[in-house]
Amino acid sequence: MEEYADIFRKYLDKQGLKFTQPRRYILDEVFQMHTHFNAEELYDRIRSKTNEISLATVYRTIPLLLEAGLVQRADRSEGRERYEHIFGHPKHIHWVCRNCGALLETDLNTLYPALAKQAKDLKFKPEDIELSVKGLCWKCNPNENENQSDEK
Amino acid sequence: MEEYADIFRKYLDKQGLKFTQPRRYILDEVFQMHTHFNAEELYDRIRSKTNEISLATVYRTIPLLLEAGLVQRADRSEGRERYEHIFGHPKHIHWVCRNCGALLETDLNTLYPALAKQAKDLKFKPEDIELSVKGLCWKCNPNENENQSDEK
DNA sequence: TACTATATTGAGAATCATTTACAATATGAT
DNA sequence: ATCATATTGTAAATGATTCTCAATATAGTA
Repeated sequence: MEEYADIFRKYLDKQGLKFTQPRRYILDEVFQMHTHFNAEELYDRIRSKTNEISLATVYRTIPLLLEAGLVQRADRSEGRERYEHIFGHPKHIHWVCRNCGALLETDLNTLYPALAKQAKDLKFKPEDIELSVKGLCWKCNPNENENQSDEK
Repeated sequence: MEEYADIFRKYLDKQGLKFTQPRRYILDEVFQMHTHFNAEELYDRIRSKTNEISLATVYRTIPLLLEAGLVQRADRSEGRERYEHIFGHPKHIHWVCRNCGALLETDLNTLYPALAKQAKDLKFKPEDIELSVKGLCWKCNPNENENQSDEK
């Protein structure tokens, strides 16, 4: 069985909640997608496979997946919150180009040591890290030309 | 004159926009606040000083301040977007306790080297960094007791 | 397996932050 | 001072997200 289902089931149990059919559909779809998604996209994709789902339930389930640590908020796009699954998908840094919208992802690991030290100093127990860098990707960056027409 | 006003004015000029009275009020208030704020809080604070402002204008001006690099999105709280001014306020890491809501801030500097290296590899020109860590602060962390009643 | 207490669901209505339309006004350049 | 254009306030519109409620599904227990 999928490990993520196991995690979700355990989370639900602990909260006295039930692992229902709609929640299964949502969970599976979330882990079949490897892109960012918003509530309605998720709903549409499930809807194309079955009728046993409603948008309200999708909205109700997302917070559970967040709490269970299976999904994280990715960003906000066109007025909608977007998410991505986490499990089996190590934390990464988002690099977003403000010009062409390109989205790159890199590993967060090299930053852990420095972060861990700060966490220790603060006596803070980290559970979730969100790091995004906005700027210009190599295509949109007037390369090496530091001092002119750097128009917005 | 305040440097931030200068920056805003230049930004507006470049875009063919005007530095109006309401925009001045908004700009000044943003830099008088040293906490996170949402659109309505900002509006209320300005409103307590003058009537020459409307909520719509606040909403219309925030994107300009973001574009001008004077303000950055901080987080989303109670269904509202929250922002903070940037200028003269070095980038920092947000540590948010998921239990009591405490918000700590630390310096981002120690992470720069690792980030800069990745940026170089990607040929990405960073302009804006947003790093937030969610977890438990020392008050809410059942210290050193890893395996019991870790109730939500 | 049937029963039961309780959590969950779908549908649609309700919320409420954010945007927008539009007529009146302010701004900056000439 | 004049002008072309950007901006504003007001009120209405939009649209994502949440909530209400009656009907249903779930998991534990007998």
